[in-house]
Amino acid sequence: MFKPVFSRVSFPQMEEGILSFWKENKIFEKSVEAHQENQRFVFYEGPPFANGSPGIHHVLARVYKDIIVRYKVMKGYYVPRIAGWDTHGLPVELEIEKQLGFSGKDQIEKFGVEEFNKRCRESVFKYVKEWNNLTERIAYWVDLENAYKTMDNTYVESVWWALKQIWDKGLVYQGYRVTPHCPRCGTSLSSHEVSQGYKDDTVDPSVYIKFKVVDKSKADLPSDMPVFLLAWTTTPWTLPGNTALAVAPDAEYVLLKGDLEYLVLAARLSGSINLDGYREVKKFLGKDLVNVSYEPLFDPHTFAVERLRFQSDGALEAQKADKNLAYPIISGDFVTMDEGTGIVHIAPAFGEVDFDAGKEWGLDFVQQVDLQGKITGSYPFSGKFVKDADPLIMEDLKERGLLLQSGTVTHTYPFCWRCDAPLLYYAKTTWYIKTTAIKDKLIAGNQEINWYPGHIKKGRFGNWLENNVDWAFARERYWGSPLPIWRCVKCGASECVGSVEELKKKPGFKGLREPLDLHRPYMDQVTFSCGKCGGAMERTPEIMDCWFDSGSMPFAQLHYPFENKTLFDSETGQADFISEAIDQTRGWFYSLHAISTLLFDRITFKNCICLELVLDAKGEKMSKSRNNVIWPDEVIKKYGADAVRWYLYTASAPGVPRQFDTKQVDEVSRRFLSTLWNVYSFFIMYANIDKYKPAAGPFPPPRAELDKWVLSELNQLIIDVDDALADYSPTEAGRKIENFVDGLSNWYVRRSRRRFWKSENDDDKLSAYNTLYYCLETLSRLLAPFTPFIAEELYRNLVLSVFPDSPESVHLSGFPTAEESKIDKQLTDDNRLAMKVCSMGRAARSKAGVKVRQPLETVYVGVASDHETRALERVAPLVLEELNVKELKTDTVEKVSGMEVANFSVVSEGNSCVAVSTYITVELQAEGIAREVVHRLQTMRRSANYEIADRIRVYYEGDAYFVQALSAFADYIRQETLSDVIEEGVPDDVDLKEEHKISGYHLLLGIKKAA
RNA sequence: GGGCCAUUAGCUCAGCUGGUUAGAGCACAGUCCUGAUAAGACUGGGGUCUGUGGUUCGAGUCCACAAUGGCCCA
Repeated sequence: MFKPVFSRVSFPQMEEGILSFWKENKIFEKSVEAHQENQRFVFYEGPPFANGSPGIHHVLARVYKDIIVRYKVMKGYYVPRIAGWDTHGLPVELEIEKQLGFSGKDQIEKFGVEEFNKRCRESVFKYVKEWNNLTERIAYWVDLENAYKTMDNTYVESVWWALKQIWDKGLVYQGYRVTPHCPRCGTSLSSHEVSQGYKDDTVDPSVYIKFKVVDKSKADLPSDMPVFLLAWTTTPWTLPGNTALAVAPDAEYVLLKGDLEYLVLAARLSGSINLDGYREVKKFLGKDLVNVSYEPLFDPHTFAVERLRFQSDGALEAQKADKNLAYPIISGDFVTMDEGTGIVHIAPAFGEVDFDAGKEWGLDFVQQVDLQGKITGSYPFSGKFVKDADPLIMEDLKERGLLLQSGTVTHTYPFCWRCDAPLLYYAKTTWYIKTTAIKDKLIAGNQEINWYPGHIKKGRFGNWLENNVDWAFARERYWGSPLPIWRCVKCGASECVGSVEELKKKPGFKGLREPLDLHRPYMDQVTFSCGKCGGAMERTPEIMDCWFDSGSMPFAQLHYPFENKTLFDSETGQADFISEAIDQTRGWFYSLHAISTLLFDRITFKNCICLELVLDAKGEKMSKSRNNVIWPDEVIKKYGADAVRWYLYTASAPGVPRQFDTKQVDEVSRRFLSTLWNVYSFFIMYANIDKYKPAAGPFPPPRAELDKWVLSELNQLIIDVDDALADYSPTEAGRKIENFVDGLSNWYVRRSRRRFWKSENDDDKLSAYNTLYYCLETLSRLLAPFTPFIAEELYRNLVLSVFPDSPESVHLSGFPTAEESKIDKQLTDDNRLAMKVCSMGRAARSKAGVKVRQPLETVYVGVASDHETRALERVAPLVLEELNVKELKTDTVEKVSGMEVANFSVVSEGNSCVAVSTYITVELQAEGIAREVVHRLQTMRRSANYEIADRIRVYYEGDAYFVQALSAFADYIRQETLSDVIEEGVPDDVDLKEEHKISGYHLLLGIKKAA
């Protein structure tokens, strides 16, 4: 006996039961251990942050990881997988700052880094329980108990080791970098934060400034009056930092003559500025102006500001005062003719483009603004906040006749998302990894990675690698892996430390506290003696970019190379598979790839499913402020995890942005899961009635064409699903299964119903049971990676009730293997033809207004070849039953389509044609009545709540219309309705009595359960 | 400003390397079938395959440009 199953089922409730079964019997653990001796399939889990509730996009990532991994397990691979948590980084700090009401770093320092970090450490697992619950609930199988955490000492030590390797290769250096800087918070912001704070309607000054040329001879400029270069800016406060002007080398520039002076600007832009009183005297190209020099607006030496200059190695060196200080015109491909004057003001201290130009051209570097955004030095506007200095600077220039025009402009400008201060692009010194040195290797490695979808390789990721810049891996923050770099306060020498052991062995080492905590502030207190001069070595205050942490995950989770050396070196050094969303191209995907290439000169993941974002049903980004966030819990509670999983796999491809719509989950549940469940409960119901028990060995080959057909389809399905999953395409695989289940339910079962229902236990019935059993059992294993719950439910009932020695879980069984000999393409085509004939035949009946319950004499099918005739002969029984006709005849398409005239209803479609006879003989009518009565009786059985196998007694009274039919088809009616007797006259003690009207005639029916 | 992706029925999506008359599900309307079905079948309405050019005997599919939307970068 199978466990009885009801056609109505609560999937969420069923799933809860399966969950506890898995837990109690440690099925996940067993599924991993079972293949310990087999080949490994290496999977890396990208660590998420657990300091917020998991969203639906996390579910997306987790189920895509899960399906591939489960599939590989069923294919026999050994796939241990361990969860991980990202624990460091600015988001954590911001959370704590918010709690404490802080708005800047000085408050943290005052509060104490020790306590601050303690709070960070506590907060990172605030939502870990929620994450674990969800992970388990959606059946993402991963070892949560032994999850790695990027803040563990072992993890941090491995990160140190990694950096030391890179340091030893000479690829770590300190340099300037322009970063978006918040003057009020006193810190750099990440690009993610910057993008949160753009304002489209920012009003800024728009000023045209004149720069006086000093060596006119170079570009053959007139000497009768002064010549000025006209530049435009929206940030007057950067003008004291100006050290060059840039022109587009191939653009045309004009020399304009006024009453007292000449002006130079781009020809194309001369019309957009009010230049009354000036006329053009000369044209030349931008490149002709290069190296012409001009007077600084503000000589830094005059205002007590340091003037530095870029050296060939990128370093900055202080310059002495120069009475004849002049700055050059340079050329730059970044100069556009879209706005301004075609002459761009360059201040290398305040812009990335400017900074790069400074480096390239060896320009001067003047930074007259401090980290609080205040002007330094002894300018008339010193001490002012930059924005407040703007009008004063403009006034100053106006007085000196250097301001041609001023107004305002509305444009997009970034502000601090936290405190709303305008961000300043500000050059600061920071640590770099010279990834540009391995750029070619990064690009070459990318060629070996299989991306899904494929366009990521050349697109997002490829482009990102092509534009590679050195990795600024340090942050001036608190909660993160401290940089293991110590610097001598005396001679400035730096040393990178690769392990705790190494640190302890340093001469004069002191300050390490026990118990060990490799975080700030403890690490800041560790000092040792300089290897060069014996001076005190102090740790450089920065911490690591948390992307360096997560990118170190392949080895750091193992505390490599201090532990697990052989394991990593020989087995887990490269992942066969990873999957995350597309935002990780610059995040985790890159940091994994870069670190592996730097350390091991190889790729670190071979296959990657790159997911797109999850939007709401309207295509808008989910956010708390829009109030359109879908919380996974709610959907799962209603529809179950399988429905959500199936929806995520099959609704659209993973690489396409998806609009998550709960209504679609509902549809998936009804269309796919319910259909499957109904086939299953149908099977169980009849199998239990007939005491069907599948044989242990292989089933005898079926004789029925329908059985052969469904087995052919099933075996083809196994191949298709196997291929698709091997190719990392769950969507394709899932859609194939959907098609199969639809055919199984609406063709195979629909057409086989009678075979299960009939009372004799013959070979045909057994064959139907065997076939359907085999289909369901195979489906349970095919579906196991997709919908692990329903697959388990089916498997445990279908297999374990009969074969208790089988693996106790579908997830411990193997992936089905196809028997290719069972695949018969001809049969597929023949059945497709049968379905088409049925479909057209039903249309023909419908057209003539004859319901299917009324038997008809003949169906004519127009055929184009003998081949089709033979095919139809093969499937004729199916067609006859489905269309409820007595015989099937074939003729030419032409003949059939011309039959409309004589008692036929004809339907044509393209080259096909089907006709059904509409003439109803007395015999046919009687049979139709009998079938109608059977239908009514069946419905009554159901209303009376009889068991499906209950035997009954039938009583009737009615018009003479029925008498003949009921007596002629009495056997048929008894058989169909499990009636022992059919008697005229309805007694009072029946269980149910109903008055029926059939074709206008009255019939009273009564039923009673047989004793 | 650069890059990537998308655009097919009211909605969600198929349509692989060009090849009859562009499909499915949902939704809507009517009819039918059903002792597995919360399902299903048939019919109907609903499409300038975002647009414009081009290649070709033939383009939803290939190419170019453009528009719109999304994402990433600047």
